[in-house]
Amino acid sequence: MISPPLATPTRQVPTTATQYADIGALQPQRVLDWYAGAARDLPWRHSGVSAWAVMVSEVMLQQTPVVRVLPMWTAWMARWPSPAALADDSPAEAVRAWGKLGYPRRAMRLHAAAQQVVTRFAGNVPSAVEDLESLPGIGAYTARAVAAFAFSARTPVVDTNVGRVLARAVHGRAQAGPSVAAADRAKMELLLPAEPARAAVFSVAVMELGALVCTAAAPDCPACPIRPDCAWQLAGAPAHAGPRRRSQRFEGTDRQVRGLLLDVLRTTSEPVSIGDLDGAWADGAQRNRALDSLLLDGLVGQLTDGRFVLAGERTDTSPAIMEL
DNA sequence: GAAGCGTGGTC
DNA sequence: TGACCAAGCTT
Repeated sequence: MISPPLATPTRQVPTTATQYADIGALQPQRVLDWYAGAARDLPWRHSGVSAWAVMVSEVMLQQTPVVRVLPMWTAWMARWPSPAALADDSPAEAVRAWGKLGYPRRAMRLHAAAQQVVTRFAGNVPSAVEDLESLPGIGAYTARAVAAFAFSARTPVVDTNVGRVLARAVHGRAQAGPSVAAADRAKMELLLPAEPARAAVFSVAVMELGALVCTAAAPDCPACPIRPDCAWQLAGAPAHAGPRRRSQRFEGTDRQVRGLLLDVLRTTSEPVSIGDLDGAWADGAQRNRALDSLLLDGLVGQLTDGRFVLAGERTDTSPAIMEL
């Protein structure tokens, strides 16, 4: 198959063979034009949204679909419009308000991050990637996402969507390989438009392309703006060649038991006895193991009378929480 | 680098 | 229907 001659006069002139391959496959202008017409209207993308609001959205979106984040983000922004507001509340309330978003350690770390923003950065979410990465629960992706989307920093933002788009469009492979984020960031850096604000939009546009069109299971290639240049398409859309990813089971794991135990503690404002947790899971040994891990993670605290509460719960009628 | 960490939707 | 998947982080 021969790709058609390029009609766009704006194509950048590559200076090396490597750049030629990258630029040829993923032209920023085409992705930007597509994004202008296809982007979802998500509230954290609105102009004037605070860096804190962007940061909360990014943490909530870690491994969690947009449709489930939307109502939680709205509620969090109404209740805790600033890092100081969250820091002034208890970690237990953060975990409780996290509801069933999943990975509740994110709520605890977000609360800890808010406290550090207050103590280390005068209550202002920092704009430097290095400072952002120093906060609990903020890793390589989230730090760059906040820097780019809240502060218009010209920095490559690579998530699972971008990784998959690069794997297909640039490398001609069906899936992204494991642990290639650093290499993908280097590739994206070559592609970023020179103007920082435009670079940030390009990043979110590639993410959106991966989320809406270049999806994992069933990509909608006819709707793709870069289909004519996609290396995977030009190679005939070969199936994934490597080893199959280990699928993560959930039923019967400690993970499930932790979730059930936490659900009990989240639903009540009263301290809970070990007997009240018996009903959450029949296997006592596994229940105790899960409970221990929750205590170790700091998600659950134990009162001096032996009962359990969400960590950091403010219980003025109860004995002080024991330090683990 | 692999494993652990929630929850629910999809095909 | 069960395997896969969803804007990762930490150890």
